[in-house]
Amino acid sequence: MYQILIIDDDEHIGNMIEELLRKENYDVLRAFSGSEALLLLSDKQPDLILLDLMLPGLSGEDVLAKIQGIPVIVVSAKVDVDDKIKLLLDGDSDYITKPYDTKELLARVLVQLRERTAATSRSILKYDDLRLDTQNFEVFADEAQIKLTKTEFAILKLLMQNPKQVYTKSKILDLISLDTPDCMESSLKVHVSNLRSKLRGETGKDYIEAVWGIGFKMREQ
Amino acid sequence: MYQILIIDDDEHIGNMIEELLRKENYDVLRAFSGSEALLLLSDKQPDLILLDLMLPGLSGEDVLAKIQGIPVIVVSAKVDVDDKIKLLLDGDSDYITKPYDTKELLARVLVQLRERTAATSRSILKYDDLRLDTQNFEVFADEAQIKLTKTEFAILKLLMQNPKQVYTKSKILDLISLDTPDCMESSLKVHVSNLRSKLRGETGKDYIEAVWGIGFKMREQ
DNA sequence: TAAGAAAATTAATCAAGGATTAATTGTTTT
DNA sequence: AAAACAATTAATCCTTGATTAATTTTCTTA
Repeated sequence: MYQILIIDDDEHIGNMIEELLRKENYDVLRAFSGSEALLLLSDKQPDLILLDLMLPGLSGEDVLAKIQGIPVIVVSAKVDVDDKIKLLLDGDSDYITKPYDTKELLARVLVQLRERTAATSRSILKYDDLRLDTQNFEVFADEAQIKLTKTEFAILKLLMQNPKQVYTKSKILDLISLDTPDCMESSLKVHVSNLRSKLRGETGKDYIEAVWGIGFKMREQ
Repeated sequence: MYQILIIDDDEHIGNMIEELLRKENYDVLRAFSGSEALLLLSDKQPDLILLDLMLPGLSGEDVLAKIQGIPVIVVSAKVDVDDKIKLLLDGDSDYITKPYDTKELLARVLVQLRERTAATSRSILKYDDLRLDTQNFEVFADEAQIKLTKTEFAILKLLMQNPKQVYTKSKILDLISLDTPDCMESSLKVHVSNLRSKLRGETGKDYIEAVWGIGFKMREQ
């Protein structure tokens, strides 16, 4: 079971996040100030830290600088996170700006924890003649490579992860929001259309099926 | 019997909702301010809360933050619900904007209560040779897939959830109104007819039985 | 009163039009 | 180069009204 430390001086928000995480079966630790967090960290070693930068006393930046070897998701009210902060975030860490919704937060938590256990596991998704390399962002049809944009790749990756599942448009937007934060429902259709035509150009098949009034899924071959 | 708490300062609207819910056999509690609600919650633990955000004194947001472990349907006059609020809504909760109609409200109430008890997120309903996958919106007769429209699917799903139960036409409309909000009783017959012929085309059987003057149910096989 | 015929109600099917949603294409913006 | 946006075309679905069939109720009359 994963243990997550929430560092946030706002008790309300902290409570909500705690409950959210507990519902997902995470073990939660709390700290309400930077110094309390550091004290706690000398004793425990959580798997992930959620850090609000707006802290009284010891600043969030200071805390961040002191944390070693534990992935951190920085939660900030500032729209643009300081470059200084970005420097402090090593490869294992991430940041998210308020307001964010619970889904996005949980998605990022999952990503951090997964990446930690699965390390640099490079998974290659296969579907019929398609091969998708999550590590190198490459897609092949048999031996021919198909050049996809970031958004197209994210959509195809999602659909290929669960080929039988139907994803609603809003669900797709939620789940690819990490890779393409600004994509809207109106443009999603266009991305799907472009993705289809690229796949069709190489394979002659239409791999993506529309489910009327609901969303998209991989077409059974 | 489910107990539902209505938190709304407008007595008229509250009365309407209360009567609506009582007719559906729910047990109703009332609170007219945020503080009254919190007081009441220290004593009772309803199964669901309907919360109007426009409250005097203690704001709806404050109340929401204090509610723990009870699903909430937020009723808001604002068309766009604040991101702040969305953050506070965990997976068990929902929001609905005014003006809404009673059917929609009841449908959402049902969804919340059901999801709490039955956790019907990814179930596969079976009836004789039929298999219905609620997750992927697919129906199979033995191995052959039967393509249904959204409305037909919603009707079949409902009937298969309680195969022995007779559903009146208006009840069916109520219960599928989340999936197909605009379906009227006149067209429901046609949907049933089309659904029957699709099932018959694949199986040779007539799975839906009309109960004269009342409604429909699954036919015993 | 009981049987059968007519009327009324409810159900089922069909086909056409309108409405909704999806897909594509082209243009503008970043 | 990629994504967002706008506009058009295409596909599918839903509703409606007309028609036919099934069932119940009412009415008639022996």
